[in-house]
Amino acid sequence: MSSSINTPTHFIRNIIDQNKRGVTTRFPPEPNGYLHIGHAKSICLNFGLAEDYNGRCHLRFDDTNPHKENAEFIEAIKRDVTWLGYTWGGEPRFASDYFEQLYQYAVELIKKNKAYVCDLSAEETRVYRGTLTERGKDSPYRNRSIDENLDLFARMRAGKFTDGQCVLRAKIDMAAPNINLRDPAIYRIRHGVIHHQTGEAWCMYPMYDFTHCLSDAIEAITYSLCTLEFEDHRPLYDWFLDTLAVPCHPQQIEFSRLELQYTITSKRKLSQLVDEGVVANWDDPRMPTIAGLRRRGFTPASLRDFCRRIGVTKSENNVEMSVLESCIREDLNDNAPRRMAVLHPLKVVLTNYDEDKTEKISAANHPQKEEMGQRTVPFSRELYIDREDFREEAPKKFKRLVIGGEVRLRNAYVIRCDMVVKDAEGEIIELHCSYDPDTLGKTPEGRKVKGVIHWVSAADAIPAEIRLYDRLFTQAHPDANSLEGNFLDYLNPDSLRTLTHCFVEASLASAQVEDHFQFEREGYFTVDPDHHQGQLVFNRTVTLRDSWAKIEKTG
RNA sequence: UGGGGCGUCGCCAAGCGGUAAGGCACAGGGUUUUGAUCCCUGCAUACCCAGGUUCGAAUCCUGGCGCCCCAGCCA
Repeated sequence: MSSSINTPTHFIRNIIDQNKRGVTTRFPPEPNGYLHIGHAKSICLNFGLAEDYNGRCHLRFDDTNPHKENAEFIEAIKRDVTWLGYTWGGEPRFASDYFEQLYQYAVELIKKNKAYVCDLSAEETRVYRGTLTERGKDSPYRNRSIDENLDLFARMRAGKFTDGQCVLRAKIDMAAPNINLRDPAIYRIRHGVIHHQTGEAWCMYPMYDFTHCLSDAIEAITYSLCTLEFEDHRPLYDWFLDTLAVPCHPQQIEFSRLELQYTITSKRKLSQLVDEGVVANWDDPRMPTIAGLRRRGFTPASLRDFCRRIGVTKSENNVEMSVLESCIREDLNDNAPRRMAVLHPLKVVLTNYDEDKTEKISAANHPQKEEMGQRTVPFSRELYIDREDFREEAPKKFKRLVIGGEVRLRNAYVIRCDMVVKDAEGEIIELHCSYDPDTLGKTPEGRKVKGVIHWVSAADAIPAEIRLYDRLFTQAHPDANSLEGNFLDYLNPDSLRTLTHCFVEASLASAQVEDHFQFEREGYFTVDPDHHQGQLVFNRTVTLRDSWAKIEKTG
């Protein structure tokens, strides 16, 4: 039944294994923003469980607060779940599909003397609720008759009251130590909002606690998985289902939400980044949204692997960025074809190479996977290499190009630097080198050349824009309560560096949006949607692991 | 004694009374026309603390301590 070798077990699987009652789960996003990496954890859990246990997982929009929701988010959410590799069978569901049934359940609650219409204002309600340590006190409207409540509730629906004039409340226990049980509101009045699904059919909307458990029951969900902050709501979840005549009673199980270091996963704050223009949009490659990660160059497989690696528990899930990076590197190392691209071009002239000559050099698309084939790269007298690969004064361990030194041009010849050409300001503008014609595909005679650098032929190279991304925040926990100030104070000013004068090898002319490549020695890159003929744009997904950077840093 | 939850390596995480899996990170070494990949090796006498039960405890009991969540007519 459960777990293959690569799906580690966890406490929820253990519960399912013990229960042996089939698996129907649901992923219930509210369409008030884009899905983020934390949702990916929930998606992989819910859809993954359904897959592994031969069950079903419903995509259900929790759309009970139309004021904050819209159709654009619905489409984005469907796209992201699909992109991650999951299907929900048929049409997505909406909590709003059940509004009429929910209304009838509310009537049933009133008839059972378990709900009442309360005229207290929001502020008064707060006072009556008590505090964490002091019990609340009963609303003066708590003992209205069933008939009066039935009439009032019908008039709420009919639009006879204004926003906030009254609410329907569950009648539970104002002295309950769990605040959620102190007669929670279950319907509130909202005039004038056009609901994206139901239009103007309703002027009042059910609250989450009432809606969620009943929607689960209506859909015959067996396991209703949610995050830890809903643990306190479970007694309420169970109370509604125990009090009402429902077809089944799903089991709510809570797990800890994902915290990814150096980013945020609060929809409110992500919205703020978009609204205030801190990032370009929800799919900005710096965003931890699924759309952002996709545009950054993450693959569905890498995200699923990430969710598998981080596990599912009830303890704090405070994950280092290195885990995510490891996942995407592992996927792309296997699957991304290699290419050469020069980010900071420095011209090299091979003084002993014929001026009119161009060779077609064959280069492997993957050093370990022959089946990925070869492509040809043009080689000529004038090339570009990266400025970082040449040093006038180099530390002893530097094994790239230095004056008088030799280096291997990846896939091509060994060259020696003979002369440095500088402009009036002393800036290096080009290097004069000579190549050894006897080193194509073979090691040179009598000497060892340790360094290998990448290059592109100047005449054939295609100009490109390359966008380098770094973490969005400078603090591991930018929204931690203990940190002074606003999370916006910890924005990383270097989270995006745009390089507009890069050169990539000719074969990249045909690259398509979302294609993945390894630019050798630089990292993994993907084609940005801004990419078009005449303007190639690549996003750096992640750098290669770089032990040289460590050596240089520590000396 | 407001309620709920959590505490196993720097970060995740197995473990469910029989003597601490694994991943990431980190540190060494080997191969290499990517300082990449790959391959070895190392990395908790110790499981928040203190008592107790037991031949035996991370696992059971008792008492502490620490951290997280809850006072929306948000979800």
